[in-house]
Amino acid sequence: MKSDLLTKLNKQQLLAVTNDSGPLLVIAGPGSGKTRVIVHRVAFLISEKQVKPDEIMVVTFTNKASRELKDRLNGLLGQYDASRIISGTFHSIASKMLRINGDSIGIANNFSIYDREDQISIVRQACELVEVDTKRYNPSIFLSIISNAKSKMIDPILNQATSDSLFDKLAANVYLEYEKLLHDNQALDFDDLLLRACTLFEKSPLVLADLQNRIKYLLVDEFQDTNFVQYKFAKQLTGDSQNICVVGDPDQSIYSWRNADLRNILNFQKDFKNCTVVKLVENYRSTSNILNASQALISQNSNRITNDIETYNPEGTPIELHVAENEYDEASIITEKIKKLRLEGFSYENFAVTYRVNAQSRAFEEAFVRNGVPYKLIGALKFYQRREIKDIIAYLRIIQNSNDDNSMLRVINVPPRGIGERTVTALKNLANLNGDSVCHALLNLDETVLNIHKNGIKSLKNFQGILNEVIEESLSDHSLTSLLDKILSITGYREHILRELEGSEERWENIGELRSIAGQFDDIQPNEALNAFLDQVALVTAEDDPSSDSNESVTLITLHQTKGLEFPVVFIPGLEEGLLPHSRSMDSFDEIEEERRLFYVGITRAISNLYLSWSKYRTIFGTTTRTIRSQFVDNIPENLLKIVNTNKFQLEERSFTKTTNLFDQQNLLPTINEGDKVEHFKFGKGVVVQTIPRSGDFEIVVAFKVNGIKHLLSSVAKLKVLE
DNA sequence: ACATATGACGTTTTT
DNA sequence: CGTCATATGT
Ligand SMILES: Nc1ncnc2c1ncn2[C@@H]1O[C@H](COP(=O)(O)OP(=O)(O)OP(=O)(O)O)[C@@H](O)[C@H]1O
Repeated sequence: MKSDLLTKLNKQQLLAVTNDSGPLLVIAGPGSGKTRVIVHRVAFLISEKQVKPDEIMVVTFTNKASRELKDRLNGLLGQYDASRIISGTFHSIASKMLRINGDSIGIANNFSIYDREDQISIVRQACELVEVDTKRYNPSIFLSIISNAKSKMIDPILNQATSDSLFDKLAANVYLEYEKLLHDNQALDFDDLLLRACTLFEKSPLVLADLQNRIKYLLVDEFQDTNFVQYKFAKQLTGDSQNICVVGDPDQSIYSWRNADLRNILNFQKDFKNCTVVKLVENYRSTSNILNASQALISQNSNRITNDIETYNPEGTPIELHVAENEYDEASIITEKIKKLRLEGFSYENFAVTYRVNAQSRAFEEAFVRNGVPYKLIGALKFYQRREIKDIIAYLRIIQNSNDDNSMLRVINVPPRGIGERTVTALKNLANLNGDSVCHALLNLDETVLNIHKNGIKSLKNFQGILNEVIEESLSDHSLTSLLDKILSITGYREHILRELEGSEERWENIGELRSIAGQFDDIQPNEALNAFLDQVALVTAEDDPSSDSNESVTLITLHQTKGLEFPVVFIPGLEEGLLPHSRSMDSFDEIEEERRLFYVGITRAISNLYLSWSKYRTIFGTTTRTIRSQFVDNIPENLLKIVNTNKFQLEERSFTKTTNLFDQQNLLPTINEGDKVEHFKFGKGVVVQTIPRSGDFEIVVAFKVNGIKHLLSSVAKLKVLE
């Protein structure tokens, strides 16, 4: 066993695995065995250093990665129970801590966790309360401002005091009200889970000390995509032992839009001055063709930290670049390729089609269905955000947390039971008057105070009865499944669904699926089962989706979600300006570079075959437009690319190299000079600090008030000069 | 109160 | 193009 543990590692990996005390930073490129280091390090600590599994915490990027880690550990060390290590995403670990210890900072253990949809609904309510017109301002803008503030630990009250512009003040008010509403609903959003866990550590030194005592070793995978709060969380947990090991690759940082902050890596080296830094330099995954292409691509980025990486793997087959007429053509080219390669010995699960936006999956699904190619779609419309699932979850949440008005109001009339808008408002007002939740208001209903039609009262009484029965069932010692069944039967949800014209069968099947997932919690205490089940539901990461179970099928997946995965054959379609890089991420060099990293992550997933493609025409929002080949294709040396044009009409496409001057002509703006005050629709106001000529264009460096320094291209950025 | 029609609006990426 | 929230009719 010991041999297995240490022989399958190279010298640097060995160093990282056996360096068993003090802080450790592993920075290394793709396929260099970072994940392997984590697995073996944990195995080493357990089997050679007598560390108990439950003294080790490993933070992974997805829940699936956690499960795989445990599986691999169990394979490596038979006699220890690796499933006892503490492992999960930051969010799921924090949530568990709050359920256990949250009461010491005033968080009841039955809090609800709000997902994006719930959050939007709360933002809407907040807007209404502070009289912000949601038609003028999109609620999701506020949501991203709030999330950004939270992941930088900006307090809403402080925030309100320091904001000056009109919009900032508006946003600050919405933020404050949003917090109040979450509190009323006894709910936490994703950012709260991390934030409150940190507060818990600060406010309850005893809790923290206890955790620090128990957790002897902390490991964090994909460290390049952690945000400020997550890093703080990890730092706090580490305590004096400083046995913290973080592993990452700055070149694979692709979640800055979710507030991930690369500075964490730099700060780590400052915060842990004595940290050991290990760099891995060999790629074990890809052919040298693929690796060389990836290195050429990423070398275009500035301010890189990761060292270059090399491989002793064979050259492999050439990377192909296919030009398609439109997205359907593109899908059939790829389908044909899959069929052909399968005859050469690949099986369906060896293939992944990796794209920039979920909408791209459609053409592939259609082509695959037509050709009988089995596939699994990762992510897209997630199981748990389907309407029918969310309805049932809402019922469960009401049982879990009767203060969850948002869930209560979601299903108060689902299925329709005669409780209309007027009745709901009356009930809501009554609840407000008594400073009570809607659920309590209903359960303790005094109908004489409500001046509504008697039919309304009757409907409310009816629903009161329903709720009471469900509550009674939840208080019995029956399983979660029987609670679910009770909800389904007493509300008549099945009939409600089957009444619908479209997709009703599928909807009911989904409920069946939910029921069987709930069944997995039947052997836990019913009381805890509900919390555990709802936590899992709220914190699922894409690949836990039940629809992605099937093996022996081609994977359809966004580039973001391919992080950490590998496939023998990878297709990257849609290499067009506006798609990759995406049009919404072309406003600054930073954004373009992150898009480039995304492409880089995609390329480096491939083990042996890589197929790139783009379509000359693509239909977006129903309109078909001529496209331009992605600038990133030009970053890959020609000698590594085999250009394949299967088209019947073979026109000279070669003239479309480089970003064409589509914008340049009309946009020769009144020249922007250093010192000018400018406004950008996204980054806000700022001052031009530098202008640098760039082949017929200008790079403009702007110091934005809120967003800091950005490098913009004058032809692309919509800069307004302010007087 | 509820079902259907209409129009605005939007898509990166997700814990 | 499709979804969703709001407006309209029954
Ligand atoms: N020392 C080694 N000898 C042989 N194969 C190795 C070694 N280390 C890792 N590998 C293999 O290389 C591949 C990539 O390893 P791993 O997933 O750990 O890399 P990674 O650095 O986490 O990659 P990425 O950052 O791209 O997700 C895996 O298939 C792994 O089994």
